[in-house]
Amino acid sequence: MKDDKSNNDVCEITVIHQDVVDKVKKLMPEEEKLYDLAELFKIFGDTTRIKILCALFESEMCVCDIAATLGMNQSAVSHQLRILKQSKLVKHRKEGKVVYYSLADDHVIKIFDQGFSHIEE
Amino acid sequence: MKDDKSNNDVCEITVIHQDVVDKVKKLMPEEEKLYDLAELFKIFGDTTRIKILCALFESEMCVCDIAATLGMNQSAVSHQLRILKQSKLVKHRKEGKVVYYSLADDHVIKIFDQGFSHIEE
DNA sequence: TGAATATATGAATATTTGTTCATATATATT
DNA sequence: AATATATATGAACAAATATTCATATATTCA
Repeated sequence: MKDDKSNNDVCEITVIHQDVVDKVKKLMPEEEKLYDLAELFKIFGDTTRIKILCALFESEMCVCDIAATLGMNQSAVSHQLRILKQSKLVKHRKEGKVVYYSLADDHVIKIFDQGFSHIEE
Repeated sequence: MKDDKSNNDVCEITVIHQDVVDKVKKLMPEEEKLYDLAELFKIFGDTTRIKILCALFESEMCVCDIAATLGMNQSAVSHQLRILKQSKLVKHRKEGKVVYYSLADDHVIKIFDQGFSHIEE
């Protein structure tokens, strides 16, 4: 059933199909890229940030309006906006004391759409 | 600069543009849907799970082969596979003692592609 | 210049979550 | 039936992270 070279031990891990392991290892994207990808999705993995992004789909908004829309305090929203800004998912412009946030590009919308189509099955 | 009805207080939150807040509140998807979406993206927000999914892009694999490919122990991989299974991102078939995992559908690939195209800018 | 206000941010706290370890379950083999 | 092995899983621990509170910064207006 198992061919000769398929039962090895690598760092105490049993390997059943060495050929598959070798092939997949070669084909996998580099570590750093996968890390960055996980970091990006982590941003979307929080209800508050999802809500902020959804709100910005509809309209450019200032911080206190976002807070009012979500029923959260200004500080919490501001902290999350900083994270969204760092990931280049939102951009902002300042008009006097008021800072207006909007979506940086339409990647966000595309990613959301794919997400929605998965959960709606 | 500010029109009359635009300076209210709702639950101690200052609102500058009541019209925008009202409009966006109406257009936002329902709470539960946004929660589910965040839950889905949370799954992708972990390097181990990203790696598992990437590995499964290339080939159906059993648990110990995945563990060997990622250089992780069997238990950690198994825990993560359970999460991926629960979210219907992977499916599995059993062949004797060995359980083979593969991608459930191609939503994952599409979501990944969008993610990659965002970080590669 | 001084008061008011919109936003940002550091620190503390509470919660969530990933990994490890030990062990249970299920299947195959002798 | 007993043993070996592939996988699953509960509990404990450690690390990451979201929110709150207090306060700082920046801008406007009087």
